[in-house]
Amino acid sequence: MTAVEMGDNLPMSCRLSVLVQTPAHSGLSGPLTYLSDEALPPGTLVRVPLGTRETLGVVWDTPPSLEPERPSDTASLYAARHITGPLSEAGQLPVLSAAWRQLVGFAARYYQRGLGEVALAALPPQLRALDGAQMARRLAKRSIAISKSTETPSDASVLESAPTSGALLLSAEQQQVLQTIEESPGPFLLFGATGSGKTEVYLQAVQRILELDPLAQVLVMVPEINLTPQLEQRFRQRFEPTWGEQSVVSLHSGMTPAQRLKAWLAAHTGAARMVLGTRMAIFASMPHLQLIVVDEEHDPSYKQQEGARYSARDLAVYRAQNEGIKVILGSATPSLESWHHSRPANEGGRYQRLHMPSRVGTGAQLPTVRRVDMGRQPKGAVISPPLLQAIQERIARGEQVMVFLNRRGYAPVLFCADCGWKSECPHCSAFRVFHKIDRSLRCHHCGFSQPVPKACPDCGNLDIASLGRGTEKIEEHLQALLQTQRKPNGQPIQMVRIDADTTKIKGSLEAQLAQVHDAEVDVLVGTQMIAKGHDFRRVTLVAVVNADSALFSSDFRAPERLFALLMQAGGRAGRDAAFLAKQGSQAELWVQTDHPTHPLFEALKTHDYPAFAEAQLKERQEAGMPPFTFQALVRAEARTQAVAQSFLNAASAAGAELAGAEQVFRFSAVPMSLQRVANVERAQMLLESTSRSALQAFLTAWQATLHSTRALPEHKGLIRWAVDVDPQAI
DNA sequence: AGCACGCCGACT
DNA sequence: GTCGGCGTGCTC
Repeated sequence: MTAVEMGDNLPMSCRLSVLVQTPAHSGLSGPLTYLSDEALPPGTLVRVPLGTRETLGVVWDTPPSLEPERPSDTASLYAARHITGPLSEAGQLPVLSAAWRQLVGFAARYYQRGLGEVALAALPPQLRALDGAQMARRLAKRSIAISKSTETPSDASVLESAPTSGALLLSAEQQQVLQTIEESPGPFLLFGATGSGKTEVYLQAVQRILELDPLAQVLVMVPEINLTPQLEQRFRQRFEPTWGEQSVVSLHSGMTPAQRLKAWLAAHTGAARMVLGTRMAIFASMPHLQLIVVDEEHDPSYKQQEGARYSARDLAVYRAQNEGIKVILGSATPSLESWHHSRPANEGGRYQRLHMPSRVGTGAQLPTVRRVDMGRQPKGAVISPPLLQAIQERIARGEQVMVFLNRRGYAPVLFCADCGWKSECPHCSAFRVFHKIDRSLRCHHCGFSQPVPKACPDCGNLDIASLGRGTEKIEEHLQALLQTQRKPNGQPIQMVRIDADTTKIKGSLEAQLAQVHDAEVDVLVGTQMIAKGHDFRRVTLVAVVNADSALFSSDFRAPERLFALLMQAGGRAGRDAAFLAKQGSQAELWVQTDHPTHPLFEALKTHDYPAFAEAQLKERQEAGMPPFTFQALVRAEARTQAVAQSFLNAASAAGAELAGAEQVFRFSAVPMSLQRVANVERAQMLLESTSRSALQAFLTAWQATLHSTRALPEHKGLIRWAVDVDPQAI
């Protein structure tokens, strides 16, 4: 069907549905209607006028009507404007595929955000800044580069050179797992102990896909930017000799806009065979995607914490299913959701669980877990005597020690013993943390920072004390305790602290860790930042100074996270079996706790994730919590707590008759655990249902109610609200 | 979200 | 007299 010829002399034009960046709060959440001389196919990138500015848009689905625009048409309140034009000439830039558009559509629907918001956020920001001419220049430059690079390995040579160099010999377990991945449809949950060789399984699974199909693309996701350089290195070493230098690209928020655009274009045009990235990479346009790998699938950073709060891991499963491809979720401590989904199929499981219990490499073993009962240690001890002794012994033998504490700064709060003054932040309902290094009181929530007062601001008492401890204090404390300690070569020991404060000052985490490698560091003190990824060959002892805060947290996911963190931290010890053997040493994970008999530590002692998961799932089922129920959270921000809460409660009451409402339990609004941040009051309301679809239906219908409730005069002071589907922390 | 328009304080 | 503060309101 072609555009209909008009009887009058208007230029021939048709209507296009176009997504633009429009916020969720405005009424404009759907596609806008524009006019165009040519009928551009869905997925075309276009430049469109919007208000006074020109912006990037994506042609979406079927135009609202193929009828040409009539000046008398009153169907729309607005007169449709004419698009500026496509971002690139036809054929120069492929359109965004139907599968990509379905992914965006699903994410917008499921996470209750505007289509335009999700679609435009899924594209590299730099794309918005390019006009047609700039785009043309860029594409021309690219096509030259590509034609050059693809000359080197012809398709024939690719097939002949397989198997690719560098592939490691697989254990029987790894071979079995790879074979299952090849033969079954998935999705797969690869449950593999730390050091069981999951990465090699990913590499070879990827390799098989790429060898099978000369166009095939693969997406590999990692939780944090910190982990990409290492993994990127490994993928490049393995694959670039065969598939060329363009074959592996990264995609994460640490890249410059120009780098991101380049990588995105490589993926979008099919030039990149592998995309390696953080959660944002789930939206990468990959026309020939054949496999998705989600490494450390349990990691909380897969959940976006602002804007559209999507779970990249869950979207990976959707995307794979929607595109008929395989997805591998890998972890040594899977999320309870994924673990539950991978129960036997006859019990309702939807994922296939693949188990790799053994560490690869001769003699490699999981660390011995030692619990220190802090109740039986000298009162107020920070590093207990037995732990200190163990640390000293390790250093004396030339081994390395890692000490974890999940709190940066020196002390979490200062207080005055005379009048009870505490270092509260004037803008937030939180204490400001004492940072001894620059003698500042810093709010970790709004950033407000002041010099430490010389005397109590309330009563003038000169004796202000610090309460609790952070990484700075532990570092100082350990320095003092180990002052006379010598390494085997007689030198004094070297200690390094790594946390958000030090990485901010001294550059990237990667650079600091490299320094640790070079500097013969003996003791590394840090937050969980150092628990992930990096291998220090000589680390044989890992200590967690205070593990208890998570045990009795109001957040029901705290134990799950603690267990994962402890397993991960423990995994840092004894990575090098040969070194352990040479030393005649044993890898150890030390945990200081007031509750040594807590079931979590019992399970940790035997590295028994399945037992821990079983117990947790039983508790969750009895308490009616995820994954047995489905949750959503509405958060509201306002000048006053009362307005934030009354808005939520009013919207809840007004939604009583909506679709799904009778199956969705709506709790009362409560202040958020951090009630005030930067002088804004925050409240939240939990919604719960045993039916995911009922919850979805309700949320979708409720959007309009939330909008109209907000418009009421009694909710004047409301700043914003947002829905968080499948919230991670409550 | 941007980016306008719109009505009140200190400066070339 | 203007430059500019950020409070409301609109964008096919």
